[in-house]
Order: sequence, then C-alpha cells, then structure tokens
Amino acid sequence: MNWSGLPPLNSLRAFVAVAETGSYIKAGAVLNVTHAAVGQQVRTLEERLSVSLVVREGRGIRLTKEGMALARDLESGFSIIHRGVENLMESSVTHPVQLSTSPAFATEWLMPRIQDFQSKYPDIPLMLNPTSKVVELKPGGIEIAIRYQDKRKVTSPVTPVLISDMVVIAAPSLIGGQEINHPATLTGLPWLQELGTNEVTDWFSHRGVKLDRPLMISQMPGNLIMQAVRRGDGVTYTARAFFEAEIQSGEMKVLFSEPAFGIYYIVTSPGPLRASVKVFLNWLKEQSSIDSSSTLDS
Amino acid sequence: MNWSGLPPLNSLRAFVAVAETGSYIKAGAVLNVTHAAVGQQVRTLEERLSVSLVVREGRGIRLTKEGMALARDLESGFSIIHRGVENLMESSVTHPVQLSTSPAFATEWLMPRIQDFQSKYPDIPLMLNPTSKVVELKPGGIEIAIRYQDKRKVTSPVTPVLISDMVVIAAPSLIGGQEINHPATLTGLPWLQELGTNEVTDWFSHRGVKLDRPLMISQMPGNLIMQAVRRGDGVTYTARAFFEAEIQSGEMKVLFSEPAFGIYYIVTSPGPLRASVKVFLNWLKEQSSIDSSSTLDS
DNA sequence: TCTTATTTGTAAGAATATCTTTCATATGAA
DNA sequence: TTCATATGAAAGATATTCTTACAAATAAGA
Repeated sequence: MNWSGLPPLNSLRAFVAVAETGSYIKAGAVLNVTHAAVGQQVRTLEERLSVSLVVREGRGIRLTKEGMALARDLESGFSIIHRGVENLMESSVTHPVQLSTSPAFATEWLMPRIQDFQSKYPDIPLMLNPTSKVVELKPGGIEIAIRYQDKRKVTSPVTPVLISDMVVIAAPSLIGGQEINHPATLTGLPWLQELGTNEVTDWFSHRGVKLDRPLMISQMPGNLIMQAVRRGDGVTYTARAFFEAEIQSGEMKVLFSEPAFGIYYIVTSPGPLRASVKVFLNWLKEQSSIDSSSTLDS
Repeated sequence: MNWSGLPPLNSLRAFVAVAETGSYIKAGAVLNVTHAAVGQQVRTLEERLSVSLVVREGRGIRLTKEGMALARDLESGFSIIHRGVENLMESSVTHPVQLSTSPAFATEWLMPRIQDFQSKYPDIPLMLNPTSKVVELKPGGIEIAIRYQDKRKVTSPVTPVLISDMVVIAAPSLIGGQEINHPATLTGLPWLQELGTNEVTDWFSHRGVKLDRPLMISQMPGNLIMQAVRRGDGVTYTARAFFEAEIQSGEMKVLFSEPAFGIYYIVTSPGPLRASVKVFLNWLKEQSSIDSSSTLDS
C-alpha cells in the first residue's frame, strides 16, 4: 500500500459523513464535532485532491459528480473496515475467559462461587484450567491465573483474592485420641500433597523439624486431596478458608495454624485485557472483598 | 455508518503498515514517522479494542490470530479507499481544461498561441467555449474565463492577460481618401459589432458624440467581425493587439485610439483548481508576459 | 561467554493537527 | 423586509501525534 498517496484519513471520513447526511451540521452531529470542523476537513480534502467535491447550493450543499464517485468508493472501503473491526469485537466477546488456578483453589473456592458469576453474566463463557503447573500467560492463551505464595515470598505488591491462615488439618477420625503438641508428632502420619509441589517438607523445615526418616506422602491433584482429607485418609497443609465450615462444625480439626500466611493473588496476561476478562476480574475482586468483610464480621 | 464504533483511523493505518511490513521500523519508514510513533498508535488501537494484535517475538514482532484477521479486512478496506482516490485523480487529470473566452479573443489572441501550449503539454486537453456571453464559473463547468473590461470599470485587482490600446479600425479600402478628424465623421460608416454588446454606441458616447440618427451596425460573432473588417466590410472597435501586424504593414488603419484602455483578465472558478488547470493558468501568464516584454521592446 | 548490532518499549516534551467559538454571508420562507 | 437556517472564515484553545532519548531484550558473531 502506498500510504503517501492517500489524503488524511480524517478528512476522508468527514467527507463520507457529509455525503451520507447531505449536510455539514448533520455530519458534525454524527462525528461529534461542530459543522465548522467538518467544513475545514472537507476543504482540506478538496485542496489536497485539487478537486471540488462539495458545492454550495442555496442554503445547503450538493456533491459534485466527482464527489459522488469518491463518496461511493470511500463508503464501501470504510464499511469493510468497519465490518472488520466489528468481527473482531464480536469474536472477542464470545471467546471464553481463559482462567488457570490450582485444582484445590478451583474446587474449594472458585467452584462454589462460579454460579454467581454465571448468573450475573450469562453471556461470558469461562474456560477453567485447573493445574498445579505455573502456566505462562500470553495473548491468545491463558488470560488470568490465580497463584499461591506464602507471605514471606511476596515482594512486589499483588492483587490478592484470598488471604488465609495456612493450616495443617486432618479429620478427627485420623487423629483419634492422639495428643498433637509439636510438629514432629506429625511425621508418623500419612500426608497428602499436591502433585509436583514440596509443601509438606517445606512446612516441616519452616517449623524447624529435622526429618530423620522419610515421610509417607501421597501425591495427588488438589481437589482429590480435599476429598481424601475429609475422608480421613491423611493430613495435609492447606488454606484454612477451604475448610472453614468443617472446622466450625468440628468435622475437621486444625493441628497447626499460621495466621494470614497464604496468599492467593491474581496475575493477568500482558497487553490489553478483553472487556469480558475485565468483567471477570471485577467479579473476582468483589467476591474477594465479600470474603474479607464476612471474615471481619465473624 | 456508525463512526463512533470505529477506532482512530490513524491507528488502523499504522497497524496495517505494521502487518504489511512485519516491523515497526519498516512501518515507520513507509508512513514517514519513527518506530516509536507506530508503536504508540498500535498500542492505542489495542487498548481501544481491548485485544492484543501484535506480540513481541524475539527481537521482532508477530501478529496474533486476531491481528491477522483484522489486518486482512483493513487492508482490503484501505485498498478500496486508495483505489477510489486514484480513480478520482486519474479522471481529474484527463478531464479537459474548460475555458471560455470571447470569439474575438479566441481567434485573434488564443488560437495563434494554443499550439505552443499543446506542444508543451500534450497530455492536457483543452475545451474552448468561444462566446460573448458571460458564463458562470462553477465546479464541474467552465473553470477559466478570460473577460474584458475597460480600465475605467476595473476596481478590484485582477490578473490581466492582455492590456491593449483600444482602437477604431478599418481597412484603408473602406476609408478611401476620406479625412477622419473627429469621431462624428464615423457615424456614416458601416459598423461591425459583437453579438449582444453595445460597444459601438458606448464608444460614441464615451467620445461625446450625440447620435442624431441610427448607426448602421451589423451584429455578428467576434471572429467573423475580424474577417469582415479585414475585407473592408466595415469599421469596428476592438483591441489593437488583434491587428498589430496589419497595422504595422499598413493593411489596416487605426482611426482612433485609446491607450491601454482594454483589459482582458483571467477569472477562475471558485474552489480548488485542478492541477491541469493550474498548468494552463501558468502558461497563460507566461504568454501574457512574453507579450508585454515584446511590446516594451518595440 | 561476552560484546555488538538490531529491534521493540517507554516517557517527556515538542510539533502539528484538529476543534470550538464567534461572527459573517447567503438563501428561502413567512 | 425580516427571520430562521445553513454554510464560510479566522483566531485561539485543545488534543493528538510525533520525535527524542534512553531502556530492555535478543540473536549473531568474536
């Protein structure tokens, strides 16, 4: 394309608006400018092309023969451009919001709330990718991820979704009558740990326990851990928020707790976010603040 | 057309240039701006559309899927616009220059010179409209007229083509041995006058002659008058320049003369002038100045 | 591995384009 | 004529767009 041959695009647009409306004032209204601005643009175009496009007629205007021919071409060109942009927006709207979280967070925090989102925004489809892997956020791929870090590791300011006590938790049936006074007491119990992580050994070292024999650790996806722990199959280290109800009711027992230690925060892909992604983000923050306030209430 | 839905046209153009060249630097070169300007425009577009169109890849860039789709549509839209503008310019170039002069001026001044124009600019066709009527200059119609006024009536500054003595002139054969001392002497001769004008009676009243009986006036187109006067069919009032050669050679005789009294000047249609019209105008002025200088020489 | 050349990314201020305001001019209708 | 309506023109205000200057990332070559 030889761009140097084209007159200023804004003047072409102004001229098309004049051709469509048949009036500078109406064209100005369509373009959200004054009649004078439209007139200047058209004059610029005429001078640039050295052709009269619009002539005054009585108290209105009329297009010249050349003006009509040009307007016809420009209209079809602009309408193709317009359609191209609209296609893009269209596909962008119906394209699902691509979200990645850990399996545990997905089942314990997100799933119970997701119905609320879908009832509020039935037109925005969601695509959830529950994985403990840290997936790369890039345009065209995952757009939002909710990541976990303990508070010691958070350096730059982040947007948290959930700040929770981190607890070592088990079903009372597993513990039985045992006295649990010290972390070291737990080395003999069966542990459940998220696939591909080292949460459990990290916790022991954080608590200063030196492991002299190997732990019994079953690795599995986070959502399965939650079920298994509830069944009494083992102990795990997780966010208190995921078991709040069971803790209250006594169905689950907290063995150790680190206050406000775990932070689930939002990460978004670089570049501009689609409108539907922004809507989801706002909803996420809203849910998060409801959480916090209800926590304050209790 | 709903213009409010369209992103800034300049940002669309920048994006197309990037899509075509595959690089900000090259796109900048094509658009005669810096790479930074292009980058800013593309970013503006992405933000406006809330879609990533271009992603960085290594030390270059790559279009996203959406970017490619949009670029395709935009390119076709812009190329239609481009073609529309080119069609217009094309037709504007080949369209003949529309010129109106009086028949006398056309035959006596313009025709002898027109060959020079056509040899210099063979691609610019001329359409000559020789008429004594004052035709309206309007876009799409006559673009240049050469008009006559005597110097008393010229008020606003004009662009003259020819400033000439105005003479009452006749062939020696018509006069014979008669002594012509006073304008009144001429009332008995046959006069030739441009159709639709009053030059002759105007001249008599200008010279203070009260006409007590009707003049013998034959009305005819200016070019025929010139021939008829040369044949000796009558007297006429015209520009000396039209008969310069015959006066020098004694073939025609000047009876009365008013120095630098007649002014032929250029009028152009309102609005912008086409390139070919401007070329013709420049040629006209050039011819005019050659005239003046040769007059000064003599 | 370290440098170098190349390209994109960012931000501040300069340059340019665009718009509004105001008044003037032209025209058709009452 | 006078009024209502529309375009035209010019000056100053506003907004956009661009350049400059530097930073960051990366691939190729020493």
